[in-house]
Amino acid sequence: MAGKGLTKLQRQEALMQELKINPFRTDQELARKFGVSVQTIRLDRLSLGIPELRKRMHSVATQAYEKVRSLAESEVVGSLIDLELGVRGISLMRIEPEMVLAKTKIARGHYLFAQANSLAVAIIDAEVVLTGSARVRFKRPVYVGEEVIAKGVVKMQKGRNFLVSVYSRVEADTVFKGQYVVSVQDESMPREAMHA
Amino acid sequence: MAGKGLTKLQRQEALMQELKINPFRTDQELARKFGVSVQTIRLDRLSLGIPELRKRMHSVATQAYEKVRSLAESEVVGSLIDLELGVRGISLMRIEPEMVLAKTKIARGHYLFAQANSLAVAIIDAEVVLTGSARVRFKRPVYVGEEVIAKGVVKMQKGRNFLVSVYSRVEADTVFKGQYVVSVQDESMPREAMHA
DNA sequence: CTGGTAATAAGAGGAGGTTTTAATTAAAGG
DNA sequence: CCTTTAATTAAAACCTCCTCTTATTACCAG
Repeated sequence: MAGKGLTKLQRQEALMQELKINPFRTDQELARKFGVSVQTIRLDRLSLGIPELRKRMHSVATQAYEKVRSLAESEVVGSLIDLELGVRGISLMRIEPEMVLAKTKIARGHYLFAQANSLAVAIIDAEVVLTGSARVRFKRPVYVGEEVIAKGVVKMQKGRNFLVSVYSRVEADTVFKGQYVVSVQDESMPREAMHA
Repeated sequence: MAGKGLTKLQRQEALMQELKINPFRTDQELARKFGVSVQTIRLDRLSLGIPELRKRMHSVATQAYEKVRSLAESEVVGSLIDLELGVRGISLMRIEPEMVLAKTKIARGHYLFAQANSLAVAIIDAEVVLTGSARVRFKRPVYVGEEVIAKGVVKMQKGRNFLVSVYSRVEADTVFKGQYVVSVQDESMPREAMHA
């Protein structure tokens, strides 16, 4: 097995690391892996404040459950922090680790697109609003941890189509610009409609 | 307490329903909820083939873990089913329930955008490729369960910028068109770069 | 009354722990 | 060499949520 002949400190660090990667391990497995007794592992967990397998599973399960839920159920990407229906709106989105490319830590463009798109849709005051087309420009990369503030303004209305202009900034930098054409749908959902 | 005076069948259905909504319930809680003994709940689970709490937790935990993981780690939205580096590529994406608007079951536009965007980026043969700008058009809504096939072709190259054109279809219908300008980045990552 | 179908109960055992108390071992200091 | 200390291991009791098996009881229908 790996990692024999470690100091206590090294073992404890390795233990934390191991449980971060794979939280579903019993003390027994860990004991075997580190070549120490089960009790030692328990002492380590105790001094590191790491709960038992079942509690770890429970928290992973509920958290991940929530996360998948919220990913699934949030219709809006980013959080609306200001909204004047039919006129303008502001949305805030924090770049989380899962939004970035591993190599560069740069946010993938579609998150910025999504934030702006859902802002544009949210501003329009109707039951069903779909995106028809968009022109977007990415001005500079956005990195993990940065907060993107998107401001959207309705520029024009032609019948059931609206032109919404969105500017996204990180502090003083403009990072994204987009023009979205969105349209209000009938209740009777025609199939030749447009997109959400 | 809810649900006393139910028949066995009704109770078992209610039980399944309950565990679908909240898988983290002990037999005891369930017994109290349905006003029967713990053993009855166990018999019900047995006959319904529902595993015990710990196994339910374990499966939810690992599945959700995988899901969050894969959401985080898949750099590509959709799966590349054909790729000729620097020339063209094809990507397939199935519309899953979590991709659609609850009300209309129409896929949110940014998924189509993301599929096309990551296809465009994947076609370009370089370490780091970021999206500079895009023009997209949503031709018709896409619904849950539909499979979107995106075809991307490099139309032009000017220095380190590429114009990639992407058409997405569901069977015979064109559902999406996009023109992406993507650019290859230096290893020395200049800050005034563009977007992923 | 007598079956069959619930439902409940009772007992033993296992997995994966917790807590507490005690014993062993190894290295280190005087 | 002897003693102290830190690190480790062990042992005994108890906990929660189960499983699996073997009764016992309650009813409703034929």
